[in-house]
Amino acid sequence: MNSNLTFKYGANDIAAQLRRDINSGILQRFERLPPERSLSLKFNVSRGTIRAAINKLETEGLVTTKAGSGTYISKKIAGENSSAIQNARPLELVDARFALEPHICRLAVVHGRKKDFEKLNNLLEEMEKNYYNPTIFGDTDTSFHRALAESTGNSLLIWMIEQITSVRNQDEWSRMRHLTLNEQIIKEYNKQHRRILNAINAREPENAASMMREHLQTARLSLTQTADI
Amino acid sequence: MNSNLTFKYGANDIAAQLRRDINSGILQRFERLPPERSLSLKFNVSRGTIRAAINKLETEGLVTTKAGSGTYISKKIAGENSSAIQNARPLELVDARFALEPHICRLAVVHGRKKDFEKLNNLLEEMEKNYYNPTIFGDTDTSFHRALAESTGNSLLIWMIEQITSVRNQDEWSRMRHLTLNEQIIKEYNKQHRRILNAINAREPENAASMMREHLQTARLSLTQTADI
DNA sequence: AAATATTGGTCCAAAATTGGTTATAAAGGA
DNA sequence: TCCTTTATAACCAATTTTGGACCAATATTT
Repeated sequence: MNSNLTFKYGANDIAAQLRRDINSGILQRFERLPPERSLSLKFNVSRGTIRAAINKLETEGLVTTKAGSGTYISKKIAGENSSAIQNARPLELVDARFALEPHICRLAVVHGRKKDFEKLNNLLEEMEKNYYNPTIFGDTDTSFHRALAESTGNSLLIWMIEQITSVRNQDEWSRMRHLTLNEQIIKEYNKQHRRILNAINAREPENAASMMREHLQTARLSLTQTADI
Repeated sequence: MNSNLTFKYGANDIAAQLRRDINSGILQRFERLPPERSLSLKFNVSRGTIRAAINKLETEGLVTTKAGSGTYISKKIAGENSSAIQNARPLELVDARFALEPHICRLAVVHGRKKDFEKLNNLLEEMEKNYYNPTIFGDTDTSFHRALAESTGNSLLIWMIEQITSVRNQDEWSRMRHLTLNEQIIKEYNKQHRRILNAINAREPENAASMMREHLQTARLSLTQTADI
């Protein structure tokens, strides 16, 4: 028949896909699932298969169907989403920052506005004043990296950095931060922050990214040296 | 009759859409909603359907209507509904991928296992077989980038890529994907995918990252050339 | 102040959409 | 071969949408 298509979704595959979309909140925005006939086109599968998949979800209590009206999402499985964030290991987190922040620096150079740079500078001065106070420094450091993300104007990146910093505010992280943050480390961080901001102000994207990598490298080192992670 | 790709919006769908726009602040600038007759044009739906949607919002207390004047936003529900993910613009998304995926390639070289690479290779072959089918290619492409993230073993990065790829599956994105994906583009993508995987197999992290950047550059270009974003 | 335009409110039967069901055939695996 | 799953098509019943016309309240223009 349609031997062109090498891939054929089964009812179970589609149920899994829909379940994932519901849990991740994609389909939640529309309270209603697309009609069965549309889904069968979208997945290139017969309507019967779609119905089988939806029946599975209905049995699980994930959706309810109403004849003549549609299939509605009744709930989403909680937890699923944030668990990855909550359970992140320190080194995973640093790796994620290694991915995000150097590029954020590049984008900051391109998209950042004067007001953003002034804010960054203020935060940096705040940190430099509080080199002896790990708590204040830590909070301001969080704000600094957040402000850096904000200067890109990219809501997605801002959101990701928010997720990461939200983890950093958790209890076990606060403890670890106090272990790693001594005056010497803080002063080193401040130097690096300053270099980053200078590079951004000088409109040197690659240089800024490089400085950020160096900064993260230091952070990673002080992590691995402090505790077994 | 109806388009293959989309389905006709119902009152529930439109209510959800308006609710989202109100909560996210898009419509907040105008304290008043557009006239029912305008909305019916915009959503390509009869005025009665629009009225049904607005009635829902009125019952929820989100808006109040005043005959002869208009429909006014009375309050907005904070937070929750307005995820950055939901409202991400295509170019923001590409920028986020520019941040994440090159570094994911580096980490894949370091942490990836044989099984991961085999999976990547299978997915790639699947894509190469389906260069003429945008739907299957698109789905498999999503799986490929997801598998790439999984090969790093970093749960945080996996989660972030999942968030991003889940956005790509939304309706409006499906439309755009069909606009950008023609045979020529797909073949180009496949070449780039192959180069990426080769570099990873050869254990060349910087090369892999570089190939990924090139890939994303192409994707960004085909986006900006296709539509006004 | 008056005339005009715009907006929400109402009504209703025909038409379209949607989930539910059944029957038949084809494909693939044990 | 037998069994399960899927594909296709047609029809049913529940529900929603449509399109039009007209009214009343408000806003805008003259």
